Amino acid sequence: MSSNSQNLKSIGLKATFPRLKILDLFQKVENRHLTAEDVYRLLIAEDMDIGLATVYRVLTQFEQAGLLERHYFESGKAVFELNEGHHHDHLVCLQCGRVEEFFDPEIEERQNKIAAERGFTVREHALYLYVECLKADCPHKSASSAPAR
Amino acid sequence: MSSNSQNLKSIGLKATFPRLKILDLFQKVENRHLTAEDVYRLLIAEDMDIGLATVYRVLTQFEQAGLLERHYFESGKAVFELNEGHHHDHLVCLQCGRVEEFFDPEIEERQNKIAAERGFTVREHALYLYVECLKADCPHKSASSAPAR
DNA sequence: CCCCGTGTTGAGAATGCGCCTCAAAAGCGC
DNA sequence: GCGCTTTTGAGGCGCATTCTCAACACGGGG
Repeated sequence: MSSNSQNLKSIGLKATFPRLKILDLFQKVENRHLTAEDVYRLLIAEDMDIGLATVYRVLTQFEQAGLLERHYFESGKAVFELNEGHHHDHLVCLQCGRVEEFFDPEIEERQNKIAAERGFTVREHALYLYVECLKADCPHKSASSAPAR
Repeated sequence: MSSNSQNLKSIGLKATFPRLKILDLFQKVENRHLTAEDVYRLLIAEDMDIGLATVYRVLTQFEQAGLLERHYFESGKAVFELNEGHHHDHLVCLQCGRVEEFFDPEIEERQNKIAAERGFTVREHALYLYVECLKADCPHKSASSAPAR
């Protein structure tokens, strides 16, 4: 039915029910950034019978296949997001846990320059800004997941 | 004997043997970046009788007192380093695990700007470059601790 | 369209890092 | 030195993640 079934096969994974559901979830959920626990809870909430171990296993497989990216926000649980090709960095609100994405060509360029000056090539990088909202009405919108951190 | 004894008292901590030893260790070790496990092993190797719990406790106290900084390199264990006032970011060699430090005012500035544009103030940030050595003779120098990561 | 072999799943146990508990021991003001 | 308070060491606990293993599902071949 879905092209996701083909997507999975093309990366050498059987199109099983849990895998399809997890991929679907990432494609339709509003909050792009989910922990393994989030994924588990959301699927259970859809009356699916799935184990946490499967969620972890599938997330790792998807990461290795390049479908998802895994991020380690400050201390604690890993967060996954759909890999849609365009690289970006993250900004995490310390108050409400909200995550925003940004991309700054100048920062990227400086990074490469710094590494090159020391005789290295950047293979990957992690840039996280932990911020506080200036506005008094910081939207403590209870996202699908509890505030990170 | 040491001024460290005074340092500790001035931040409201008794000058106990374990605390003095841990502080000494960070001041004299060549590899600035140590995990709790590293600290534990190094002290045991010096025939000191210390518990891992104490190491964790003291490291956390030192972090809160501003003597040490805690970093979360990619996934896994936290790494501590002496806080000597001058902020910097890190570059980690994927081959030998070596860690170098750098500071780029332009990147710092861009970060603040990006956050400000979105109505946030940067409280703290994490920037790690995971790099590969260009030179064929990448010095896989076995530092006191096993390669991070 | 069913059968079988291999890949996958779910449950619970296991791991690893870090923190907590508690009785024994060590600082330190007097 | 005395005693009160803080700290220590050992082991246990908690959380996130991974492993183990028997039961089960996918999907190619007949």
